[in-house]
Amino acid sequence: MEIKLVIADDHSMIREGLKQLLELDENIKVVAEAADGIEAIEKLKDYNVDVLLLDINMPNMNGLDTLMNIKKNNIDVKVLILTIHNEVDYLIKAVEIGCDGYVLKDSDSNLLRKAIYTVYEGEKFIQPSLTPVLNAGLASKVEIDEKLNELTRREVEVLKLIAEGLFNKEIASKLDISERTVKNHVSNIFKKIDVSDRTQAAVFAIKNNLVNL
Amino acid sequence: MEIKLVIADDHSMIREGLKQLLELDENIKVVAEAADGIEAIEKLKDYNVDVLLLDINMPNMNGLDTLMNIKKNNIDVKVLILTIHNEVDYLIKAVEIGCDGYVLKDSDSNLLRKAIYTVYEGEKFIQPSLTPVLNAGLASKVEIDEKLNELTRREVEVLKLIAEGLFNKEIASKLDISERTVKNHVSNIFKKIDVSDRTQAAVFAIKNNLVNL
DNA sequence: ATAAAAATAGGAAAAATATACTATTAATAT
DNA sequence: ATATTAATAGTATATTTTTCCTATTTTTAT
Repeated sequence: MEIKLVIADDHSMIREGLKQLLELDENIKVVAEAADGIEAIEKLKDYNVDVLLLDINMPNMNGLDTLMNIKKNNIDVKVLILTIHNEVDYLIKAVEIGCDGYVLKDSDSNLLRKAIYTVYEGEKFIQPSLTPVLNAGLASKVEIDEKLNELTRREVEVLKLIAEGLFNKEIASKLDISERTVKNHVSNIFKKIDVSDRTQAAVFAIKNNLVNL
Repeated sequence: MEIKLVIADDHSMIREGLKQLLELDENIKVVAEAADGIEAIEKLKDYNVDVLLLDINMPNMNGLDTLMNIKKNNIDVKVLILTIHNEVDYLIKAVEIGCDGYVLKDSDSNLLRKAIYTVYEGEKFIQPSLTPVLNAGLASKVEIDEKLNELTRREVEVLKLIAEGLFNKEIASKLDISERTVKNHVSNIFKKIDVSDRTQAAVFAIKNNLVNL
């Protein structure tokens, strides 16, 4: 048995380290490396790859977009997400898109090897410590998503400007609409995301990455 | 020549990978590993260590606190920070405390080896791509620090509550003081941190980690 | 083409915020 | 001890925000 692996991670040091580490296992062969998602997909075309070890944070094309691309184009490869992010959001997204495995860099190399073997054999492997998080997280995640989805495009626009600390008057002039309209939007936003003033709204916006600090 | 190294990083996979990678160089010997700062300091006592490869994000005792501890106790070891954080804040703090080197995990293994050799020989090594950032960052950093230092203890308390979305009335009752007093604090805060309303103040507080989201 | 949703705008009133002062009492520092 | 800073509380006023309405026009979807 030889498992052909591609490692996609923008940190070359981590790529090299992982390669050294994994090739201690004689069944695993790292056939290529990639520093971003675009490179990763190229490598998948060039080689007959069994498992793609995919980091999430990468330039040009991140891991989740890469995964989506792979699924969309029906590329035949098992995708094992390997990331530092223990935030639920990423895990949920990755599972929704259809990754075969999800392992934290945090865990030891035995777990990683086990994950590689498991997905190679066609089964799913989610980091055991994360499965409860996955379930628990889904609830609140869905709740927030529902709130965000209720917001119209314009309302999101206004919310972002609130989070930048603009007055209603300033928002009005920026969007070239009446202050009355802004006030309406603001009130509607508050109701939809269930807050009682603009400061809480700003915090909500920041928390949910509507604005980059 | 043999450089005795300790690797401190909470991700065992990264520790193992780095060890495999660095020991390809016959001059480098990894004598111990540590999963947090406390372990790292123990290892420094147990072995005669030349260079400590120190990650920043670790449980129990993080890298910067560890570095501070090492300096305070005059432990004779070169400290090379190896982290993913390319945020200026960490770099500045690490340099201020007195690290010998600062390298991103992002960079390739040759740079890391060069850094290890350099600090081993008693010179400083800052990731070249970061030196302009270090200089540029210092200015705005100092500015923000000055603002934060102007704030009194009570004002910081009030600012945090603002960032949690509380009304003045709520802050007053929470701190058991008059609403008038809160208003005074609020106005003074605005002047000191140079914002014109509470939403901007909340954003400032979040940006500077006064509150955890 | 037509119904539904989104964006626009306004009236009116209550609530909260923000600014500019003065002033007294604690706490801290030299 | 004593000067300074921090924390407290107040008066007064202007501004902004927030809520509860109605209503028209524009977009979007079926």
